[in-house]
Amino acid sequence: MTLTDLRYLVALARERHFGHAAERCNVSQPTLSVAIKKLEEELAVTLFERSAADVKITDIGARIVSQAEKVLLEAGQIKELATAGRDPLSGPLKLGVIYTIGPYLLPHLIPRVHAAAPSMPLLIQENYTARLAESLKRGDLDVIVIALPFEEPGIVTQAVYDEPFRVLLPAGHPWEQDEAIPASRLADAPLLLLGAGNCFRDQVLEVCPMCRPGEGLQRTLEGSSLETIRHMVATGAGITVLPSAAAAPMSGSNSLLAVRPFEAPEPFRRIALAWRVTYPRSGAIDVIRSAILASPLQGVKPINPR
Amino acid sequence: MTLTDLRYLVALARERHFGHAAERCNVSQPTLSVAIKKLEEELAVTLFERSAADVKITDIGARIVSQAEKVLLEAGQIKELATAGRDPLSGPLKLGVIYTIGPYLLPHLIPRVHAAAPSMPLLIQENYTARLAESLKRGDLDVIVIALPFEEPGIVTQAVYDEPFRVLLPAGHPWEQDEAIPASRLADAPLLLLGAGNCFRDQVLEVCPMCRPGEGLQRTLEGSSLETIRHMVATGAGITVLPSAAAAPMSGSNSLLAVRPFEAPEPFRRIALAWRVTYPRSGAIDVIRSAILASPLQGVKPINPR
DNA sequence: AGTAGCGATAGTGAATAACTATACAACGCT
DNA sequence: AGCGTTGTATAGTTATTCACTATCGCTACT
Repeated sequence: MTLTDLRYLVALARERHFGHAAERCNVSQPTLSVAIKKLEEELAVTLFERSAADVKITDIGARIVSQAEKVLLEAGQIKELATAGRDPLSGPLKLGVIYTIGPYLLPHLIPRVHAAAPSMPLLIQENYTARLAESLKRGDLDVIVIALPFEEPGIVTQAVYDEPFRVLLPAGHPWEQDEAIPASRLADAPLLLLGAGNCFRDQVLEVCPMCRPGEGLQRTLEGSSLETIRHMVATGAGITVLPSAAAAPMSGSNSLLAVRPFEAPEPFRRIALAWRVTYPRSGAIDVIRSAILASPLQGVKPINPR
Repeated sequence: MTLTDLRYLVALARERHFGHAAERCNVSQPTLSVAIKKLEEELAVTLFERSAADVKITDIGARIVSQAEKVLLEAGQIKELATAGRDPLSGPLKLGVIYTIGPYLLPHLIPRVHAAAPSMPLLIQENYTARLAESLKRGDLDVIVIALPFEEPGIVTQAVYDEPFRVLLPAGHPWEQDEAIPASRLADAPLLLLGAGNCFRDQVLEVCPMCRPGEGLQRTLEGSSLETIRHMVATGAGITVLPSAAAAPMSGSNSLLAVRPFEAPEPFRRIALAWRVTYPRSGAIDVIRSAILASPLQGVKPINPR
């Protein structure tokens, strides 16, 4: 049993297809096939049920795979430790960011991280909070940028900044006359919302408990992005609530849209970094944090580390 | 980096002596020496400070060693899991049973399986043959108890017993005078039948090709059970045909009902186990088969395996 | 200076892990 | 029903890796 064997095992469990798993491991299909067979013989258990239709993992196989993942994760930590021992700012950093932050943060973040730590390339993934948390725990990601609250065993978080919410209106909307909008007024508005899975959607619904998507004029845009919603607001399809960094136009000014703050107390979300407690490259995390705070994100309020 | 390398690393950290560490690993000193050097090159860190006097572990080396110990510990768990899982009679077995067998078989089967394989809990589902077949192929079930014929690609069957059909009459019915009932006599009887989807319904209709449900006095009871039909017969709503195990009263004798066999050749159904050809826990299947045959099912005739 | 102890290096042989080619099994399609 | 497609297993070959023996070089102690 070698670490390579375990990598093959995990790949096959994920892909449920010898050919695809082999490709993912950059080896030929027979290589992986033989390795799995060897493992099964060594352990004297059947790990997979092979049939023409598909590859099914056995009950005991599943338990062994999850243990193998643990081994590989711990083994990966050895490399991390070595890298950290050398220089925490050398070697790639796998960064995850939620969808509602990525497009506004990353264009600023990437050059700043590169300037501060030129030998630390960023491998970036955008996804939902739940998916990022999964990848973080599996070791597929090193650090993630998410919105609080976020509680996971074995994961530590550090708040970075607070980001107020804004109301986005089409130009000429009657509310444009007002300096600030009370949250309660959203109840009857034709509110455009992101699909389920986006944490920001839930946060908006918390601001406005009367807003029930799909019951009034509110509409849910499954699989959509804040940018799409911006465009829909511009065409008069409704109004929306955005985090302040997303409310500022991406490039140039957009005379079709108007942004208004909420009346105090302004609703906001708290954005944080999260990583495994065991993650050794704390210096790398500090660089990310500094780079985020140095990024010009409209309206956000930095939080000092404890 | 292999698990062997890590074993060498840990041994050296414990012994602080290449020769002794090598001996403990049952390899030569050069082998271990080269392996450590290779590891250091791969990780690009100095793990040990070698001096003539002794071998000192570096700061980063100590952290890596403790991580390596964790990896080896987790890897050892894989073997433990394999040993624990080698027994086909350990771990839950997902068993499916058709509706017209479950209530009569399971009360006998469950304690017998538990006695024969105490660490193999049964997860039981009752359903129609078609649904069971689906689940079996998907892997949601491991073994199913069904009536033959049953042909599915990738599925093997093994006949367990034959079960004759019986006629169930209300007490005092004129046929009660007869020793046995000819099948042809059912054509004009007010026959109560299970709903479509139940294989037993189709088998009864095969016995009596003249019986067309819903056309004569025959009545189909959608979504019903054999027990419901028993009660209806008892109240004089009609007569029915039951598999012999279901014809025997569930508990106590029921003086409102009479059971009569068919005239030879007695119609019967053949009950079988079915599982995926690839299913590895054949020992578990043997236990199920034995437990079924050890169950006191009225009137059934065991079939020896080929 | 000589010698004992210890780790590193060189060179060789065996084990193994990778590849390509191909066999074999099961389905689906015409 | 036959044939092509898809997917895994096997055979045979090659390259790499791992472990061995022999030996060198360094340091410290006598």
